[in-house]
Amino acid sequence: MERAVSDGETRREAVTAGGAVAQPAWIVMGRDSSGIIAADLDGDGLEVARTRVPAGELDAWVAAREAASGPRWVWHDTPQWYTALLDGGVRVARCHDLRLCHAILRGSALVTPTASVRDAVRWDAATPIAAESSGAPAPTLFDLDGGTASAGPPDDLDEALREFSRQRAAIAGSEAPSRLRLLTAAESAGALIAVELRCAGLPWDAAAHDRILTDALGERPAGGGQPARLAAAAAQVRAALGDPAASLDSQPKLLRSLHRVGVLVESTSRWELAEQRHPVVEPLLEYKKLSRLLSANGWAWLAEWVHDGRFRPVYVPAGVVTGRWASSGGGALQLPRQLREAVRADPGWKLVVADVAQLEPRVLAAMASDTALSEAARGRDLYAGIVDTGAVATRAEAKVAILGAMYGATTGESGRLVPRLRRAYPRAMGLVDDAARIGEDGGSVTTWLGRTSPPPSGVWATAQSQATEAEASEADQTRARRWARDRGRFTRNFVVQGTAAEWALAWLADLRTRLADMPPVTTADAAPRSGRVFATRPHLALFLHDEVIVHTPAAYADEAAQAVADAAASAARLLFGGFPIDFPLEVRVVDSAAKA
DNA sequence: AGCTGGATTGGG
DNA sequence: AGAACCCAATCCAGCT
Repeated sequence: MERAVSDGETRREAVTAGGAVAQPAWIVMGRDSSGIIAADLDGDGLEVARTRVPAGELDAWVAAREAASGPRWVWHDTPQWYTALLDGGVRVARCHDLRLCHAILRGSALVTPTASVRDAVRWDAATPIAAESSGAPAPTLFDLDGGTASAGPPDDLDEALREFSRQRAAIAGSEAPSRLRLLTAAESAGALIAVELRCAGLPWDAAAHDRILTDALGERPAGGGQPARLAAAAAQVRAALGDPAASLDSQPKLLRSLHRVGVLVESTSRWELAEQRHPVVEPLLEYKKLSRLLSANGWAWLAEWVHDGRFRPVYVPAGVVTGRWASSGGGALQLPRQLREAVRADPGWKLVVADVAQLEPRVLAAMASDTALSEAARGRDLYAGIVDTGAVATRAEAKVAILGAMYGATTGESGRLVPRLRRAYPRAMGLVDDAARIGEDGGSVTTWLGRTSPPPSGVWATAQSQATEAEASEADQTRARRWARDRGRFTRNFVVQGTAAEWALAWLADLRTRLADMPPVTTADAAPRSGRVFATRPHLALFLHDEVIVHTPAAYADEAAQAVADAAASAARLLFGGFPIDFPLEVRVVDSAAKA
């Protein structure tokens, strides 16, 4: 299956024979002009063998190397390698995603300013991805026409080896190698999980979805056009407006229609309309609700995004500056609660639905080593804990005060309550206040594991420096102050949201390993629509910032639920060591993800 | 025709 | 209810 393309024959033989020489710590994947090549690296990062992978045999070759030694696979872009492998039935345990890790290391304040990783410009390109909704594997994977080859990061083997070497040097020479090692490993695990989530899909009952739509909107009209209940709401609105031809889907036109009948709102938003007393309000709010459901998650969405009983969105790890995931297509991260009823386990399978209560303030307590706040958070509702210490009077006040502290509220009830938190939890509040001050001054802040906020834009910096000049106008200074405060709120939130995203990645990665280690069920109990790799074992089906859904054979449901909780405890230890902070989960084992 | 930005509503 | 942070998707208006 293997043949050498360069020197090092003898060492290659030793490696492939699995003999006395240590198994490779890493296998770097890449291509040259004639196909796929793999380079084995030892624990010091030295290349010990180079192997050409015969065309068409990648799946079998990777499966064999994975089984033999469990290396960490190094490649330029996980979706471009792993999508096809999973489709071929091959799962890998660990990888190093050069593109994602480059982005972290290049920006991290923990990395030496002169580190060569910062100058590797070809790795700064945005991801070329966004696979189509059809579920087809990325078509650009190994075709050689090279039409858009310059768009993404390079998958040339020598480029990959050089970049990996730069990244290892950047980590080793950084202020906190262990944190960056943890972060790059977690980020790479996330890259694997994002591809796996799409491959397995979220079990989706199209008939249940159709019932939700029909109940809310009315029967779907056969020849297009509006469903009955939506049309009825529209008719009521037009009657109340006294205009049978009124346009309801154009904000400017609707606004003019409203003004004509004396509803003097400044916008057509739900909040403002709700304050008005006019017969048009109720049917209009109903119309907007139904119209939204139809256009965002109606039958067209169902036809486009749900196939063969699975919703398969495209997840984009680190798609958000803070490190949170984004999604591209399908709106995976904004499924309305109304539709959760359509998330249904396959027959003989269960869903484990779990979310972390108040993840961000818990992370803040641990980051700041604020034992008063972590004590209030211990094993229960954090907001109730804050009330018990007497800092504020009610749970509602505690919630609005904590959110205000993390988001930078200065006005309203929240702004009034934040000073009381400062007295009760000076360390935690000091951490976010410091982050805000640094941001206002144009500086950058860094998460617990080392992801650094982007520097301010040139426009921002110019506005700040101009505002200090003698001839600066009042307006210049006002604008500069506002922009400074805006950026302060951003950096204030960045450290907390970004570290929470790191905790969630660690949780997810640990959970993924626990699930993979559970024994498979027989094919008789399989869920084949989850794909070859996941048909016979518990697998992740959804990840949403602080929530996961696991799809599991019913026989393993309790074990899977336990794994979710154990993984949370493990993530807490991994990030925060012995610091006493709890991350209590709400875990439900259910057939449908609808809120109980 | 295709892009951008605003408005709105869904998610955390 | 809002405010305050991070978003995506949709539709429309206004532009090139």
